[in-house]
Amino acid sequence: MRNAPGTTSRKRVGIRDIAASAGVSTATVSMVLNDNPKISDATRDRVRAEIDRSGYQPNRIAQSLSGKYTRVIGILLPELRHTLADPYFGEVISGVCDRAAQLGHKVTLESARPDFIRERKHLELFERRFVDGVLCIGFDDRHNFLGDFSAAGHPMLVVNNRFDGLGEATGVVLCDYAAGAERALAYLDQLGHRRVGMVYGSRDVHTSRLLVDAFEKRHHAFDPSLLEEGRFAEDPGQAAAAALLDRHPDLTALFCGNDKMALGAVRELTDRGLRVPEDVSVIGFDDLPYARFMNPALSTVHLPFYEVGDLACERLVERIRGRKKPVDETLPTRLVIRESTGRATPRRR
Amino acid sequence: MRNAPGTTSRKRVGIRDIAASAGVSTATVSMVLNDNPKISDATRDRVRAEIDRSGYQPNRIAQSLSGKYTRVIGILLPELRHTLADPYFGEVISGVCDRAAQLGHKVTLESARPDFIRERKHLELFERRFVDGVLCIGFDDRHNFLGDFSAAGHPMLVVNNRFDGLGEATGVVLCDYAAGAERALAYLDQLGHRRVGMVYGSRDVHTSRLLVDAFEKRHHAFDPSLLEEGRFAEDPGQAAAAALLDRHPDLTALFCGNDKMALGAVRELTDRGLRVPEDVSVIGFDDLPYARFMNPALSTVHLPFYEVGDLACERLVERIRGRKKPVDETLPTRLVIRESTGRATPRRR
DNA sequence: CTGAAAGCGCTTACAG
DNA sequence: CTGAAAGCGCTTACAG
Repeated sequence: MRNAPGTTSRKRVGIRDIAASAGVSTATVSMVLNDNPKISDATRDRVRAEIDRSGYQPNRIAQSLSGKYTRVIGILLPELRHTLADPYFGEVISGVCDRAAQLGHKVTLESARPDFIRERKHLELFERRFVDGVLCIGFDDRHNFLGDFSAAGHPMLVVNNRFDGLGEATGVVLCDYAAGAERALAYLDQLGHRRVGMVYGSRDVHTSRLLVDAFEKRHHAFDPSLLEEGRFAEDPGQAAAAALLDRHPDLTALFCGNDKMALGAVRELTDRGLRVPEDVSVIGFDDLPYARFMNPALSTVHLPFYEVGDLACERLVERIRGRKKPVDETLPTRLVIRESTGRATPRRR
Repeated sequence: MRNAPGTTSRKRVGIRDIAASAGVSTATVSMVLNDNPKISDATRDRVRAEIDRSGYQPNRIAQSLSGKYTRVIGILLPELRHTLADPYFGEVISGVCDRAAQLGHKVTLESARPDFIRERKHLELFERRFVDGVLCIGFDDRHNFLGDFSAAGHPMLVVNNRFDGLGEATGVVLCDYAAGAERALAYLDQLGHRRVGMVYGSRDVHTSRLLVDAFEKRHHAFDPSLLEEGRFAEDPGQAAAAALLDRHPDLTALFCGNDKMALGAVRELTDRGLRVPEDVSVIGFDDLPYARFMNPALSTVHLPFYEVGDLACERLVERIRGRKKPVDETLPTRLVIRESTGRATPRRR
């Protein structure tokens, strides 16, 4: 069989081809594609058969230009390099991607560096129609561009954090940091630890402050010298542990705001010839995949990062599709006891 | 000032608005936007001024529908969950994303699960115009769908691996695994280690076989019982180390195909009451961000993952734009000596 | 329930 | 060097 004059045989099959061979209009094919209930069963089946036979795939660029959605959601992170290499973000993003795929959405990664924001590229994401909505992960209170999204009416959700005054279009999905911290602290208490120091991440991050709050609440006459900032990373975490140990040689336990800082703390203790947990107990927060392979295996609080990403993605897509109800969900955490914590043995040096 | 009849004031500014207020045609505005050299300086400046004044942003969906490119590249990974949580992939992807942003491209993440491939979704990526090209990371020889891309003429690059018979449209960018392995083995030899065991990742991965080849080449009368598969992960790595130690109690060093398996090996040694490196030296491969915080800090071979991702992205975009020359580039590695390796001390148990 | 027509917002030959 | 026109491949009112 030859092609009709004017048609070349090597051209991709389009909606017009399907319409022609099914004997309907392109509008009808489009409606079949979009499961429009107005189409009769007979027509639908006939068109579907033709689509299957020809292997037709709608051009999603054309669909987006005519339609309302791009069907892509953006993940905004602060600087990718040492962010993506962090298992924490990896877990969240996996959850987002898997859910997005199920919902028929693509995911695009974006790093919000200072120049990115200065050039308003975060809003360009919407204005040039790159995305239908964004998920923001890993920012702190100084990232004040976050308010720009809801101000412009663009769907945005904050993952694993919370910010003030972000407006209606914004929502949050996060782990229950407060309960996790209380649980970890209660556990140390139960092991007999009365002299506990804390290495916290940052005062500019809401979830990090939640841990500090839980720590302070444990002590009636609170002593601020029991706290030291560890900036979420191994090296500053080690330095923080060192400062704490210098100030308080009688500490029997260290509560760390994340596993990385706990890793730094363990290293500092080891360097000082102190044994973990015989001399000092260390507990982390996050439960990174390799926490159980640390030496000693790290006791920590498990945070359901994958699930947080999954849920955040689901809620964002709902919002994109018109959901008005505010999103504010918290997922439970779990204490994981391994080798780095043990009964307190009072020391004095 | 009022709007012309028929225009609503709240409509986004489009190319027609710019054309009208600059007194030119939309074709001219489009050419200015695309830096077409045929436009005179005077016209260009006038149109640019109008664009700046109005804050006009071209709709990239419309640009893609009319134009040839989507300006998005896809990263294909085997199952996201424990892949993205792996710092190795995180580094590569950061490199890809940063370079893509510089080249004006967006990046989308895709996990090639069995059903994804079965439904031909990997080709749909191109056919429905989601991407202009893809980067494939983390696959092995059994993933035979990789040939589909070049068969269909779609730009694809393999990152940090190599496959046979993938055709012209395909290329590779990877680290120099062979040289890295030789360097590590020479170093162990230099420390006096004559009884060395190897925990390798998989026989289905080219780069992993490169390490095995280097290991076998070191021994004249090669003994296959000195090798054990560790599947790139901590637990099987630990099991592999255990098997090796059971068979050869006189081993003084373990060469591991990646840092995760080295972590498992260290754990096995510790569990057996053997000291690292006093009794047995352990060397890894990858240099993950936390390798230096392990206890003991891991000696390993540094692989430039970020740079590999960066270069792969650059080469892929060149290919998309028409580059014909085959891509096959290798990046140098570097031996990193830390605490887990030391001089050999012969044992017998 | 279905079709003819307009339109989404750009780019690309083609004239001039 | 620039403009008028067609076209990219869909979806969406609007009629009937």
